[in-house]
Amino acid sequence: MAEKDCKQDEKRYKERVMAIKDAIELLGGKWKFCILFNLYDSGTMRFKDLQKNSVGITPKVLSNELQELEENLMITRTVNNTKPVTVSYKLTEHAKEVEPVINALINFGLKHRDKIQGK
Amino acid sequence: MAEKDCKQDEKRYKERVMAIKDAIELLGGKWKFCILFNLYDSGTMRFKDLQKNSVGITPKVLSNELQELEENLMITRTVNNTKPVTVSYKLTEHAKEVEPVINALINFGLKHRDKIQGK
DNA sequence: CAGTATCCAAAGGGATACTG
DNA sequence: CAGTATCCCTTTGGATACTG
Repeated sequence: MAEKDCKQDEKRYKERVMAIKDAIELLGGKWKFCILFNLYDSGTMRFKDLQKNSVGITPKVLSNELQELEENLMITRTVNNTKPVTVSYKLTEHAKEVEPVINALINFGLKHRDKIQGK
Repeated sequence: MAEKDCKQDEKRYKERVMAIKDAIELLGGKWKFCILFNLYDSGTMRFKDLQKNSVGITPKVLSNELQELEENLMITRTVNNTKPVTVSYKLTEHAKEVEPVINALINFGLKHRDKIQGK
């Protein structure tokens, strides 16, 4: 019985390690959290605005990231019937699950900066 | 006045984008969250155990990650007076601030897996 | 505006073998 | 046990220029 408990614990443990790995595979890299934060904060954004707000990203890289996010069903891409053409990006419902991660990340980042500067 | 508000908003906004970037610079890559989760969960761990629990990491890579985490004051490394020598790693107080991030990440990872499998 | 094309450097990360 | 040493490949991401 104790052994069974142990194995169940181990199973739960591995599940969580795998969950982390899954999440990182989806959200990893230098820019994805930043992009998702922008969308989370503003609702809908266009390519240019995302580029401006992400501070430093080039169009090629932004384009890549957006495609990956779209493939993973984290954002939707809508072409607007304007002239010239504009494109809107927004989060899917599913992507809203990352909000807690982003908030936690911001929190950590702010505290960490204080820590470093406080020295 | 409205303009001032706007600029303050923008300042707060950029601060948060920077916080995300800082956090990612520290915690980015394929393995760091996984390692920190292990330590967060177990308190103290040795090199070998970290390697085993991180499923797939090679000693070279683990060694790198641990050094980076130590430099950034996220973990401490202690050489134990045993024979043969063992080494213990544990989180610093400061690193405990990442707990919410890790939990949020796990949560997202689990939900995402459900979503994908549910199709 | 919203990208794509091309080129390229650097970093990340893995395999394998070895050491104190 | 706790790493280091080598080698090497792939991915990431940046610069720059161009297009519908």
